[in-house]
Amino acid sequence: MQLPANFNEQKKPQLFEGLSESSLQALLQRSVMQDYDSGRVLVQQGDNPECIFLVLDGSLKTTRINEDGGEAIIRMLEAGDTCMEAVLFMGIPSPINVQAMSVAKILKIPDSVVKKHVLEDPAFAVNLLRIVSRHYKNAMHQIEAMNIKSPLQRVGYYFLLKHIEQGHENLDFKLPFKKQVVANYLGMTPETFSRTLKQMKDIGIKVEEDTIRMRDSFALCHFCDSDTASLCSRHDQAECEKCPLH
Amino acid sequence: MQLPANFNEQKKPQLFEGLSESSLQALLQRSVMQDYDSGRVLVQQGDNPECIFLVLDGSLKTTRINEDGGEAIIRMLEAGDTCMEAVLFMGIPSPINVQAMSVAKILKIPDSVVKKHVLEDPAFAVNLLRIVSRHYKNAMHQIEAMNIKSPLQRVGYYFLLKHIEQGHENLDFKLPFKKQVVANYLGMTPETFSRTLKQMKDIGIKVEEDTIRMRDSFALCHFCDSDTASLCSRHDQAECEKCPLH
DNA sequence: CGGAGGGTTGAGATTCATCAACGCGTGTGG
DNA sequence: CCACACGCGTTGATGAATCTCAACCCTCCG
Repeated sequence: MQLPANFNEQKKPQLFEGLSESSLQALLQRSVMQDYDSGRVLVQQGDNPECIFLVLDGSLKTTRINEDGGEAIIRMLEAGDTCMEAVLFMGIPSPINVQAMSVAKILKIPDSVVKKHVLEDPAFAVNLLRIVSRHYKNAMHQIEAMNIKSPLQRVGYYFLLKHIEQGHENLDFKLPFKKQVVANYLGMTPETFSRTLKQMKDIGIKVEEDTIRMRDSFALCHFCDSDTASLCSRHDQAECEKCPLH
Repeated sequence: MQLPANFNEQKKPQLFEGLSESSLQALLQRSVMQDYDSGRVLVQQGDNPECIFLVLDGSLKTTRINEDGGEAIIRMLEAGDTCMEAVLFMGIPSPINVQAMSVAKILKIPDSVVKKHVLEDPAFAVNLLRIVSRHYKNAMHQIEAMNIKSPLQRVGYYFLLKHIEQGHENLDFKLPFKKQVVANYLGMTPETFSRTLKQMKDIGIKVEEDTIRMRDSFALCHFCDSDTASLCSRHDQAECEKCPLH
């Protein structure tokens, strides 16, 4: 298995965090790297899971599709993210599709390797637990969002997360995916998403193409909740009066 | 730790499945059993997770609550179910509330015990992975349901799951929770839920109090998907023409 | 008897999805 | 070089569907 030259320079994926060198090598030696074209389907609902996918470059989405052809986006993955770990342990055919959203370079770790390694290296098991737990947390947010939040709140909360991810100091940040995709992820139509973006101008958030510009760094505080506040670098300061932690 | 007399007669909770006797004892010796009144709040959003809860008797719900007071039910737990395992591994304050929906007998396994035991017994780690993965699967279903399914389809799918859970042969099954609670879980108001139940009569599903009576055992097949079909005892037979596996 | 909680029913308001059209940038082929 | 089609995003008009609010019935219980 030949890893890309810059592999060690990138931020280490959570999957490998804290593993001993020998443990890491044992995994990598049994893995395969593969390139996919944009739009390529890697897994379909009903397939038996064969491996974990680790995104080295590009982006994937995981979705569910119902009979009527409607598609619900579960996750959108970028470099360093993994998918199918959870499915592996469900013991059932895959409930999700995995599809490339761009050309993508993927590391595939076979099912059997993962299941064996979990029993041999507890650190690896804990990494998997953390990853699946995080997925579950995000899923809970999505459920909450669609149950009780208005479109404006949904978009605002999503923006807040992206704002924090991309550096708290910047007043600008970028949408990492096409608007259609984000709209679906947030459970609304592209039209509704577009109209919602216009509403956001009124609260000081301009949208130019795929760049979001905030008037000030508190513009998104309305949308904060206790989960997210703990990620906020200013949450212990008095600056943000709206902060739910105060 | 004194377990209830009938502990070993009940179906073993997934948490303990396949554990050696010594491993199980190590866990139980460090756990506490406790009774709670109906309505009692065990964990609030923002609390630091202190233990895993295993329901021995009664029922709990896990929820998220937003500033407006709206409540989204994430899960409803009965005997044998656990919660907070995932939260323990998120490494953040709890994103969810846990509340008793009835008088409840709960086994509490402290945070530190779980985290230590995971490193010592891989079988326990795998159990946790399976449990969290299953939660995640259910969460994905909930997301799909709210994204692309009509109320009728949501209720139908929920009924189908309960029907299978409570025995495929019976044409009757019971709602395990109050209608209000089920309605919220399915992301709709009690009113809409009530009206939807009336619609279901047209497709051969009568509702009397909290008992659901199906005209025939295929009445719910409309609502099946590939995930659920694999749980169906008849899925490889030709009986159900609507089965998505055919 | 009276009150509380759960469930149902009805009428009205709101909101979002749908459908259709358009603008714009890009790529392609004559 | 231009005509054209295509994908993406936006805008407007329309309609369907669900939430909201209100009243009501029922059972349980003090």
